[in-house]
Amino acid sequence: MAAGTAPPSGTRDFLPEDVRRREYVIGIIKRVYEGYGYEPLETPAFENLETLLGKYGDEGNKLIFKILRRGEHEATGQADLALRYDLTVPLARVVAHHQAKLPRLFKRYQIQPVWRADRPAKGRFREFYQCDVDALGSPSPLVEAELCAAISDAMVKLGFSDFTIRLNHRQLLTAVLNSVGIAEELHGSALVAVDKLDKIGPEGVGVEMASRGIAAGAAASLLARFKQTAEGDTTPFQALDPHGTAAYANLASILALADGTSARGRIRLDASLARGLSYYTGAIMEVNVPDLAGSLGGGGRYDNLVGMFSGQQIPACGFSLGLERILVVMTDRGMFPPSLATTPADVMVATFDQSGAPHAVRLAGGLRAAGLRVLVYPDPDKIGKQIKYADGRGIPFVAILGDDELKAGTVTVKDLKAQAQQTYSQADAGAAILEALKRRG
RNA sequence: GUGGGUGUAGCUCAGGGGUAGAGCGCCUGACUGUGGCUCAGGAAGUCGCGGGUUCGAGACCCGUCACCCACCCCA
Repeated sequence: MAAGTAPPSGTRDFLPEDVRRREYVIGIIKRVYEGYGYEPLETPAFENLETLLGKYGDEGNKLIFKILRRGEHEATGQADLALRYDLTVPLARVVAHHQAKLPRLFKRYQIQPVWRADRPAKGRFREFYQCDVDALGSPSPLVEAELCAAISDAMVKLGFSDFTIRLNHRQLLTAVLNSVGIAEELHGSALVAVDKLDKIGPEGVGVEMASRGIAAGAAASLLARFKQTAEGDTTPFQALDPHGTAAYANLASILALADGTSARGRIRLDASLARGLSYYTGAIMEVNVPDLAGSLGGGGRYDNLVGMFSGQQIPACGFSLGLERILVVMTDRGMFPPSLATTPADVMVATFDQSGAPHAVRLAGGLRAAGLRVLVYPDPDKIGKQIKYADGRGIPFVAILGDDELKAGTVTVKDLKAQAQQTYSQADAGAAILEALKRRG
């Protein structure tokens, strides 16, 4: 066994069947996004390191794939470039840079790979695709509502019926933490613990908070508030500081607007949702399905990010679906349509010896012109072996060009499934095969 | 980063100190212009890598690497 043929850990080769599945999912998502007026954008695989540093939080900084300086500076081991870590920060850079060329309200989608120096696990890779949608230039809660609607549409079109979109707000979270007396510098720690509420339960979160130095009293009253909200009681959100009150009102607007969209009934206010990225400033969202521990995607509002590049604040909000997370669940559940298990060609042209090759190539051209996908078998193998190859690939028809056919200007078309064959003039074969394919459906 | 599991033929895996195995796939033939079924034959492995124990190591011991699972964190 030759060593080292596997791709690097956390990356994958996509074989034809994989690519078809990926393109199927991407196609659905893209059409949904375009239905909301989002426009396509692509950005480079790598960015200047400074562009990315300091945008994702401490954890994120560590996971950035850095590219060493080249040339005479190589020996220093220093990095000046980095593979992009997400699609949001590059978007903010693009908007800051091309501001004059872009519309005041810029709605864009972007489906490209990103890289993280993470440890691979199920549904987690070091190279993976994100399917982002973002709207820049508007602070309106309508933006959040439509993002949730677009995500819901995409999920439904992919065949999901059991997803939920969790919704929370960074400033609401801050206000709640303040209200129970957790010091500002412990907010980050508290959020990490709170984020695990649905995973490890209130007792687990209590233990975790204690280990992070949060007073037992504050932890208890925080948990009590989350318990109330989980039961649908919104009183914990009433007596908050002005920021908290505004944040709660903002979420209420989003929910009200989303109620008139396909996201109706899918959104759940969840005060324990935290999310890792540090650039979020307002509403935060996450899509989940019950049978996957992590999320299928997430997003939120980041009104300060563009300003970090241009100095001019532009309100922005977006959502990102993780392509491989979706693929993992869809594969586990067998959600792909059977039509994806397709064949590379409708017909294969077989010949008996090298002298038949020019005729085979010419016949194939004619068949393609008739609208068929045609594979020409290139080697003068025994006819049985050629047919076996076609059958193994699921190619339904074999066009046989032997001495007899060449002499008569005909071609014998074998229908592998029907185990029948018929001879046509070379001019009529294409139409006959098309007809047979159509009959079959 | 922590804990556990697994590395043997292209693939899935058996073998737990004494000649390297099976199924599937692949190749050849029976069938010299016709696939699936059947039969006969064939190719294919430094048993992840390095060391150790032993007369003898896929097997036992130590180390190491890779992959998988669960944590951590995330899409």
